[in-house]
Amino acid sequence: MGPINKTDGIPLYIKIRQQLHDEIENKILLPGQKIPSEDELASNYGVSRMTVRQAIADLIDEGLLYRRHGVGTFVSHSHVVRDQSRLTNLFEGAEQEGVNISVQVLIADILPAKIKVSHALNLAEGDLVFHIKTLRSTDGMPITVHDAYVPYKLIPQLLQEDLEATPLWDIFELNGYRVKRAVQRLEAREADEELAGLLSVEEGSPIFYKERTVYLDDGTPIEFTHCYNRGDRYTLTVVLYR
Amino acid sequence: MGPINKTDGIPLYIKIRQQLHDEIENKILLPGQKIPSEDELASNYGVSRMTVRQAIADLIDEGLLYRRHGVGTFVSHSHVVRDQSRLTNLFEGAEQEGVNISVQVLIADILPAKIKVSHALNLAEGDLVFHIKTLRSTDGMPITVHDAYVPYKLIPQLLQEDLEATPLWDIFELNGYRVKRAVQRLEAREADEELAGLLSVEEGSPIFYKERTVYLDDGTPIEFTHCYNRGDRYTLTVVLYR
DNA sequence: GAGTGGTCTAGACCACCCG
DNA sequence: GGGTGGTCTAGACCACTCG
Repeated sequence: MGPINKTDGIPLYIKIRQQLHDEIENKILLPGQKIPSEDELASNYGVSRMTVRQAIADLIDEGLLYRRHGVGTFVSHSHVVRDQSRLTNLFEGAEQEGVNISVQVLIADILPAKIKVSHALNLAEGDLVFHIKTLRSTDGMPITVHDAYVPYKLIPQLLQEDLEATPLWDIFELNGYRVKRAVQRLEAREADEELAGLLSVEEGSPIFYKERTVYLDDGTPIEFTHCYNRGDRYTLTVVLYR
Repeated sequence: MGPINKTDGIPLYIKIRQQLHDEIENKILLPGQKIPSEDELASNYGVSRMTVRQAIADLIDEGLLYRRHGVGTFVSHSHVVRDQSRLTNLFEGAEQEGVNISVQVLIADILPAKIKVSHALNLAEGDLVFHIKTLRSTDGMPITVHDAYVPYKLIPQLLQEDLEATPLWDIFELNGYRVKRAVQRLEAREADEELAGLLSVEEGSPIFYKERTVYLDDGTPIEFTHCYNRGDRYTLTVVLYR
């Protein structure tokens, strides 16, 4: 431990947070163990107590620590990895594990939004949207069909991008739009004839249907997508709180 | 606005938070609109700026506000209701909307944990667990089958409770265990013969399968459940961040 | 340069929990 | 009573954005 270098421009609470994070990761602080009190940490690091609290608050948010009033601050037992359900993971559902996914664009055009899409994207009915239909496969095995809708006015040049090589969210990012959160509605369905063909399954096979709306940090919806996933090759993990 | 009553024991930042919350709810502050600066709020309410920041931090966490460094703090456009995906909702999936759900207990016994359950609940194989299998219906229409497992040692008297009348989490709460978060794994499957019978569907019908582990705030797992939901009567909504 | 949020201090008093 | 976290103050300086 010991005082902290205060002259390198990195906020103190971030350095303290990282140090505690490392100590938990490296089992120097063990699950269930009490960490030093806020006063103690403040004096050890040579900072004020409010600064320590800011670091601790972040780690509590991450699920690594929890507090008990009048008792102390402790390391959580099972660090339910919050990253499991972060958007980066949701982004391509299954692809995080080094599985390489290929994307085939089936449709990419511009059309007036119908009622459901316009409502999801907070547009007027008839406002122009991109419709991008893709088939994603792992090792040549199709796993999912996406129908994505994006407001035309947000990225008019969208179709000039290489949609098979560049994830949609990377394109958003390049245009200054940072995705913040997504709302997903999930269902189990049966494959209809078209889906069965695209996904190489029997008609009537289980389909993991996912409908999602993606938002920027100011709450603007930027994408609405229907996802049809092969039930036998796709699972989704989410974490819910409180 | 104006200064705040500082003598009623309610923390100032909570009262400021509620006031801002109300103003957003009641459209006094409109989506996209800039709220007063932190300095301004501090002086209006007669508190320090750190106190105002605490109130604002909570509202940002809720998704009602967002900040832009050097610019200001703004009301989000679409308040993706975070409550949609809070545990209270997940708790009974569909029941939040005033739909009344009846619960029928099919099995309630104690047995040694098999490998998968013991792993999920952080127990040794063979440690005792409750197994509670229930069928839930809305208006006499079966929608879901649960196989819930709870460590025996946490609530030895669990079977003395009225499991059909009292939600499991209420029983936890009564025993001093506050549920904090859940990890869910979701799949689309087909109904096997037993499930088809219980849920009154054809064999092979789509089933929304959900496997979840529920944790207390110190990270202790308290419940592991397999849920088999009728695909045509069950949807799940979740919100993911960052 | 003016205004805003981001970080930080060095204290203070209170509420809670435990032995 | 002693230790802990919960709340709060009255300042300070910095970093960012915009006109």
